[in-house]
Amino acid sequence: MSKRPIWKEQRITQSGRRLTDFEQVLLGYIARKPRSGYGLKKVFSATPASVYQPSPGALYPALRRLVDRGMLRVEEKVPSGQRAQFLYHLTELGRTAHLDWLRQPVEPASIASDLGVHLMRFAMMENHLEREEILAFLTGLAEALEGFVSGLEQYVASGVQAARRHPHLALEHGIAVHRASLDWARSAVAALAEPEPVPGR
Amino acid sequence: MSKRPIWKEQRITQSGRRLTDFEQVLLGYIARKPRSGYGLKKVFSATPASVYQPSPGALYPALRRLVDRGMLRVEEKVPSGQRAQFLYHLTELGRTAHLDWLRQPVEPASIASDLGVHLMRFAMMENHLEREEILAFLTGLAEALEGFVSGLEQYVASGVQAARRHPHLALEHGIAVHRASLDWARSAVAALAEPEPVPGR
DNA sequence: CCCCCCATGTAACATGTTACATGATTGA
DNA sequence: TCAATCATGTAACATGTTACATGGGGGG
Repeated sequence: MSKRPIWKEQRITQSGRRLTDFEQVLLGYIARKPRSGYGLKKVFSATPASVYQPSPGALYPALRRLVDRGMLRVEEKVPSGQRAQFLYHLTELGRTAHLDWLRQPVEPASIASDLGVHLMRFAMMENHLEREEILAFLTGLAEALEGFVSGLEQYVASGVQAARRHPHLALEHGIAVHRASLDWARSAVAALAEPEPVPGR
Repeated sequence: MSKRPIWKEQRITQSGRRLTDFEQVLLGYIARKPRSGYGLKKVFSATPASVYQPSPGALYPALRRLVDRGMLRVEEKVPSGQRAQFLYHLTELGRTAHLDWLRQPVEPASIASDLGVHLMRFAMMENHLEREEILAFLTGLAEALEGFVSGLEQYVASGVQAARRHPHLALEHGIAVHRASLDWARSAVAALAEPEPVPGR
C-alpha cells in the first residue's frame, strides 16, 4: 500500500499513440493525391533524396494501421480480371493529424537526429501552411542548428578528446555538415520571404 | 513436390548473423578500454556528436548477446557491499570482428543512410588500422559522396519536380550537406597524409 | 519459356522504446 | 527525509527486415 504503482495515463490504449514519422510521411503523400500501396512504393523509389525504401512488411501493415485508426479510407478498384487494387484517401481525421504534424515546433534537443524528418516536413508544408508559419518553422530550425553547432564548437574548444585525432576530425565533420544545414535554412528563409518568382517574366 | 521451398542457407542459425552497428560500436568502445554497462552509457552521454542515448533495454540485451556469441568476456567486480559490477573485455573473436567491421569498404549505394556509421568507424580506426587503409577508406568515402551529390544534381537539372518549390529546396539541402561532407573527406585525406603534428613545436 | 513489372500481402525473427523494478550511497 | 547518482536489469509492446507467397500480363 505504501508504494502503489503510478499510472500517469501512459499506455494510451493503442489508438491514442502518436503516429510514427513513417506513418506521417505516408499521410503526406496521400494528402497530395490518393495512392495505392504500390504507388507509394514507387513514390519512395522515385525520390533520390529519401534513400529509404520501405519494405512491404513495413508499408502494408502501416497502411492497415492508418485505416484502423480512421486516418485513411480505402477505395477498391477492380480493373476487370486483374488483381484488386486499393486506393487510399485521407479522411478528415487524417488531414487533421497531418496538419498537426506539420505544425509541430522544432525541438532543439533532438535537432541532429530529427533533421531528416524536419526536411520531409518542410517539403510537405507547401500549399498546406501559411507563409508565416513556414518562415517561423525555418527560423526555429536555424536557431536549433545554431545552438547545436555552437555546442559542438565549445566541446572542441574545451579540449576534451583533443589527444585523439580521429574523433576530433569526426567532430569537425559534424560541425561542417550542420553549419551547411544552417546556411541552407537561412537562405531558404531569404528565398521564401520574397514572393514566388513568376516563371513567365 | 514441384515447388519445394528453397533454403538458400538464410537463417544463419543465430550465431552467423551479422552484428548490428550498435553492437559493433559497443565492441569499439570496449576495445579501447574494458567497461561496464553503466560505463558505456556514460560514454554515449558524454559524446556530443552521437546524440544517441541507448536505453537500458537496448544496451544490456546487446551486451548479453555479445557475451553469448563469444565476442565479450565478463569480469565480475564486487566492491564490498555494493551491487555487483560487471566489466566487459574483448575476446580474440571480438577483436577480429571489430577489425573486420572497420575494414568494410564503403558501399556507394547506401552512402547517405550510412554516413553516421562511417564517421563512427573512422573515429574508431585510429591506432587499429594502417595509415594506408585509413586513407583508402576516406578516398572511398569521398568517391561515394561525389557520386551521390552528382546524382542529386542531375536529378535537379532534369527538372522533375521543378514545379514545387519546397521539394526543390529540400533537395538543395541534401546537396549542400553532402557536399560539405565531401569537402571534409578531402580535407581529412590531406590532413592525414601529412605526418602527425608534434605538439611540442 | 522465362523474367520482369504490376500489386497484393504474410510469417519469423530480432531489435528498439518506454516504463517499471531493485538497491546502495551521497548530499541537501 | 528526499532526491540524485551509481548500477543493474526485465516486461510489454510496436516496429522493422528478410524472405516467402500469389497471380496476371507483356516483352524478348
